[in-house]
Amino acid sequence: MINENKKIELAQWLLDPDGQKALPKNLSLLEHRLKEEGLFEIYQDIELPLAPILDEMREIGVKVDLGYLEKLGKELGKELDGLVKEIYKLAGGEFNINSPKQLSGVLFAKLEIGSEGILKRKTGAFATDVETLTVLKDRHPIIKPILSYREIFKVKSTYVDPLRELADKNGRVHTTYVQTGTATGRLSSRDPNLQNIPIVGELGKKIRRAFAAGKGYSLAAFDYSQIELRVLATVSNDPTMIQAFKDDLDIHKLTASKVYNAPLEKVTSEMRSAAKTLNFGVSYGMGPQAFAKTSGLNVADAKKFIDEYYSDFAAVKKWQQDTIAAARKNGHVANLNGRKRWLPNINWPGRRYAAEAERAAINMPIQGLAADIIKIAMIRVAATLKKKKWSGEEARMLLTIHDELIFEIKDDILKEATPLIRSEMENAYKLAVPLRVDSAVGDNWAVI
DNA sequence: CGCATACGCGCC
DNA sequence: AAACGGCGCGTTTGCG
Repeated sequence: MINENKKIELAQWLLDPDGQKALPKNLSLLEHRLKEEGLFEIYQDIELPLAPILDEMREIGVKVDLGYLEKLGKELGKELDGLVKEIYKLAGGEFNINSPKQLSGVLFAKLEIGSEGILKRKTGAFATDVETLTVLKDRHPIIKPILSYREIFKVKSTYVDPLRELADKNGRVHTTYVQTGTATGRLSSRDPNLQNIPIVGELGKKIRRAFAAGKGYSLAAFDYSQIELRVLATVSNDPTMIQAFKDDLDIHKLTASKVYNAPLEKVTSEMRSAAKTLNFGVSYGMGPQAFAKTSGLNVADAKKFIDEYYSDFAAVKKWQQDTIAAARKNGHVANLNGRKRWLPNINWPGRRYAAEAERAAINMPIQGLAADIIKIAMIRVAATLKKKKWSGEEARMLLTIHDELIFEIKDDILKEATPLIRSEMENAYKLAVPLRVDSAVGDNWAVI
């Protein structure tokens, strides 16, 4: 079921998720070290039981509609052909649009589009990323077709073509979940990565539409609502945030009301949106610069809002400061389960690497506990499916995407299975606030 | 030719 | 120059 080498790999990863240290290769030595570090429980109760579940998910795979993908690929190919012709015409010649270096040359040297204020890359070429190109949109007619080309080429080359390539003869795709690939405790997914399938816009929908339930089955998605903020509320013990989740309030709206000093009923959608970015960014250690960029505020105002946020949620501020202080002292941080991340740069003499390590220090306990929670949920759900004798046939766990689980469930048990899965997820871990799971059912991934 | 790097970008 | 945490991957480019 799980061999010794796999156990060794898991133990070494738990002891050193960033791969910085020389570690024993002997399992009993490693297990002894796990006990010394307080890591044996997550090894025994989370990582070991999870491994065979991930293997089974790979074996089952997720069905993709190959006929549909072929048609979509052809459509996108035609659109690309048209865009390439248009771009060459506007550029006055052919070049490799996929080469940022060549593109930079065409835009800023050949076409002489003004480059004042445009960032330079370390190679000396001007940046050509979406953000830069968007600024240039009104300066030259070539920009819009380039942006369209970029978007479509990305989707075709990263998703449509590889999914067709990697599907088996039954049209199922078998991603590998990597259990030892991250520094925080999250899983990653590769060959193909099914944790970064597009979701935004029409094109996102078109890709997700390709992931379909088998005949007689439906896809069911279950996602944790704001799991990271609930973890933050718990670890920081912030009374305002805890009460908000206990009362099932709209947390972004509440934050907006606090930082704008406005009553709840006066919160506009713009205010809520800025507050959402703030809530989101705080667990990453976002500064005024980054907040200004993503919110459209100027840096001074952005700083005011961040300061206001921290005075409204003072316990969050304190927890972050305490966590950084502890990291400096110990050289590592740990989440509530004892999962650790070592931060060798936390005491770096300059700010360059120290600041980076500080942000990692305040994020890992959040991201890493959320990761533990969904792993525990997967173990519980797998046990429930087994007990109901549904595993492998009636109900299959297919995908895990950080705060979301996706299943393929036979239609005749859907009504019974859905509340069971939700309940296992919501009761997987006891936080200071309830865990909430939203769910949706459909024929394909675009509609759930 | 394979491999590493730079750049860019998809997701949570 | 960058300035926000965690990933995987496609293409280009330069190097051995």
